[in-house]
Amino acid sequence: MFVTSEGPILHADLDAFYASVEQRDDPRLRGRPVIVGGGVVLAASYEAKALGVRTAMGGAQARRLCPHAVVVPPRMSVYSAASKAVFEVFRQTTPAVEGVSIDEAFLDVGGLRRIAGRPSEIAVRLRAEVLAQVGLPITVGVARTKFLAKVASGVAKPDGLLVVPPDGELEFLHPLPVERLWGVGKVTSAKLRERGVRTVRQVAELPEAALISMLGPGTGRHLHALAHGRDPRAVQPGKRRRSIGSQRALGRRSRSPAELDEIVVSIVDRLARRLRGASRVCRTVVLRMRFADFTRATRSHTLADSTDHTETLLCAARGLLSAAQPLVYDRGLTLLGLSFSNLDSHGAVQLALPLDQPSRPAMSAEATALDSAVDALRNRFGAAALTRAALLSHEAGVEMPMLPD
DNA sequence: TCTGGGGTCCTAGGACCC
DNA sequence: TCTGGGGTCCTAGGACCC
Repeated sequence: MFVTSEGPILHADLDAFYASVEQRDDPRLRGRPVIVGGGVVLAASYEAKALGVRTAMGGAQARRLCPHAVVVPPRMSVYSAASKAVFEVFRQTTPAVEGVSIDEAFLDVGGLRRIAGRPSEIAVRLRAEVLAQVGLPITVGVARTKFLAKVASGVAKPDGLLVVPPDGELEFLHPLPVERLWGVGKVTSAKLRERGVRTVRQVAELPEAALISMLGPGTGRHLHALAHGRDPRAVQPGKRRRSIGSQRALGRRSRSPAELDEIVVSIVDRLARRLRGASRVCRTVVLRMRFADFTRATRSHTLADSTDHTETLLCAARGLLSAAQPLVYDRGLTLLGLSFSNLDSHGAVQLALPLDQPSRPAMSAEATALDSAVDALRNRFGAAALTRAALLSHEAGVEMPMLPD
């Protein structure tokens, strides 16, 4: 997928996405502080943010800061539908849309000038269309590069529009704190501040070699370029997911091997279904763990062939978990997750690919039939019932019977 | 305040190959 | 006996993002 980006680029970012969806769907929530999620804040409306509530904050602390907040449970499928509708509006604007996350995308509007007007006009229309068609506020940043467009939308939030003109880039960028640079998080920010570097201007004034010795070659070169307004990354409409994962927090209570196995079964089951739903296959299974002291560890296994078979993936996951048993019990497991990476296309999508792509793996017809049968059953009876049934049958050492067609 | 769930990319060492 | 240069793949960890 090659896109020559002439710029300008729009970065469109929905405001307090989950909370805005809740306010859209329930008029009583409008103008009030809204917190989505119970144990941990998944999203906070701007009314709640004004009182100090932040994403990922513990629920107890959030309620202390904001006792009058309305706390609502997340409705992921509604957010997902809203996201799809918003991306549809993006694609009505330009085919060159690169999704960043559920609520964020880059749009390359270079080449649209003749038919759609100036970038700022396109951005104004885009915001109006999202509001009219989906009912959600969205902020748009416009600039020559992805990075500047993203910084612009961040500065313009909420419900704003900011255009960074090509001749005003450094003027806009240099006064900002280093934390605005994409890729500067807690660790990098601390290293920079330790040396008195607080603004993007100060980063720009440092020689690249100094940044490299401070932060390593990768980050050093990256930040040096960004601080000078250089960002060659093009908008990539064809970008595909490189891994899928799922995890479960376990709390502090210690879990029996049987309980852990049940969690592994249900996660593998869900992920394998998502894999098949997306016509993808994976070759690497990664077990993710977090422990009572908040350290983490991963263990991975790469299969000889790509697959989307639940049984094959489950087998690999169980192998990883059993090899990690000493860690699990020494350090106290508090989170268990799996991710499938090394993704490949499979099925219909594969046919469109050139011949040098990895070929579709040989599939056992039996296993494929079993997985399809299970997917059908799940649609009828629900995932939880089925996972439970599979688990019981596994414990009892019997195979799940195949249903007649 | 004891901290979710979904991702991306980079680095570095070891195995293995030519 | 001492030993180059280059490449790929796998594993593990870490920083970062929303």
